[in-house]
Amino acid sequence: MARWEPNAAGRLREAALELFEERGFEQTTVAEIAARAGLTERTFFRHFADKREVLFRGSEELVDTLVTGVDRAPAEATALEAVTAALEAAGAAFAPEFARRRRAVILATPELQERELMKLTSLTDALAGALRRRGVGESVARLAGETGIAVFRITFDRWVTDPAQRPWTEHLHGALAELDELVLGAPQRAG
Amino acid sequence: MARWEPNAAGRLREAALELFEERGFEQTTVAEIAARAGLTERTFFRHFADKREVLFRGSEELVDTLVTGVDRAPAEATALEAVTAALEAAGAAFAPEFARRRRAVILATPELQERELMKLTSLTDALAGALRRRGVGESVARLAGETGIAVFRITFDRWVTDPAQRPWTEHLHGALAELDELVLGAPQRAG
DNA sequence: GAGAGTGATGTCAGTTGCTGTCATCAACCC
DNA sequence: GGGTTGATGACAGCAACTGACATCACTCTC
Repeated sequence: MARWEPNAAGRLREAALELFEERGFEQTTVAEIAARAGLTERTFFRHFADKREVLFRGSEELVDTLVTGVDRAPAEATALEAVTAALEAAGAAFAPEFARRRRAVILATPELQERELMKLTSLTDALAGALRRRGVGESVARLAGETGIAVFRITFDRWVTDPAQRPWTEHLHGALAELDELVLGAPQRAG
Repeated sequence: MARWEPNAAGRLREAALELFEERGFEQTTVAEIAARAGLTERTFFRHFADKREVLFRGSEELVDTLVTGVDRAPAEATALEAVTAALEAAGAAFAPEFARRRRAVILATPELQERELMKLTSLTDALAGALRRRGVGESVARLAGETGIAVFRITFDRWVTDPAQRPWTEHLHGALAELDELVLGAPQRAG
C-alpha cells in the first residue's frame, strides 16, 4: 500500500473547486481546502504557488499545445491558418464539466479574473513567438497572436455554455467565420 | 494650520513609487510606505483597497476620459474615428515622468502586471460600451474596443520611452498608421 | 461662543495568505 | 540492513488586510 493517497494535487483542485462553488473564493481558506483533501495547508502550498493557482494548473500544457500546433502547420500556411490549426488542437485539452464549473467561479471572482488575464497574455505571447519563429514579421505575429486568443476566448465560452454540447471545432469555425465577416464584410470561409 | 498634512493619498503614492524603485514591490511593506509618507499602515488601507492599487489610482478618470471622447465624436464618425478621438483626449491624462517611473516598476512585477491587465480590460469594456450606446453593433464595438486599447498600449509605450519626447498625438497617429498597414496592406492614413 | 457633530487619523487585536525550517517515515537502492 | 529520497506534517513567523474604538482639530448650529 502506498504511504499516501495518490494524486494530491488533483484532490486539492477538486476540493478547492467544490468549496469555491459552495461559499465563494474569498470565503474559503486554504486550510479548509487542504482539510477536505485530507492534507495540510503547508502541503497545499507545496503543490500550488498561491491560492489562485489551484484553478490554473495545466495552462503551461495549453501553451505547449498551441505552440506545437503552430509548429506543425505546413510551411506554406498563412499566419492565421497556423493559428487555426493550433486552436483546433487546443480543444482536446479541456474536460467540459470541469471547465464549466471553473469558468463560473472565475466569473464571480475578480482576483481570479486577474490571474486568468495573465494566463491569456502568456498564451498570446506564446502564439506570437511561435509565429515569429516560422518567419512571420513582428507586428503581424503579435496581431495574429492577439486575434487568435480572442477567437479562442469566444470559442471556449460558447463551447462551455452550449446546451446542445456541439463539438469544439464547430464553435471554433463559427467564431472564425465571424472574424472573416468583420474583416471582409461578408461570410467567405469555406470549411 | 491644518490638522494633517494635505494630500495623504498623493504622499502615499510617491512614497510607494520611491520604495518600489529602490527595493522592489515585494520587498516593500505597506508599513514602510506609510511611514515614509508620515502615516500609519491602517491609513494606507483607507486610501487604497490594497497594496497594488496605490499605483493605479486615476484609472477611473481615464475610463471617463475615453468614454467622454467617444460620446463627443460627431454622429457621422465611424467607430474607429470615435475611438481615435477618445485616444487623442487620453494623452492629456498622463504626467510623463510619473508614467515612466510607474511603468518600469510594473514591468518588473508580475503582481502589478496582473492588475494592469485588469485595468486595461475595464478600458476595453468601457470603450465597447460607449460605442454600443452610439449604435455600433455588438461585435464591431467589442473588436473596436480591443483594437483601440491595443493602439493605446503601443502609443503609451512609445510615448513614455521616446528619448526625443515627441508629443502623444504624434505617437498615436504613428500607431494608427501601422494599424492601417496591417489591415489594408499599405499606408493610407491622411493626417 | 459653547456644545454637537464630522472626518481623517491612530491604536490594537485578529484572521489569513504564504514561507522557512526541521522532523517523520514508507519506499527504494545498493 | 543501512542509507537515501521524497512527500508530508508540525510549528513558528511575517506581512497583507479588516473591524472596532478612540482622538481631536475643524465646523456647524443655535
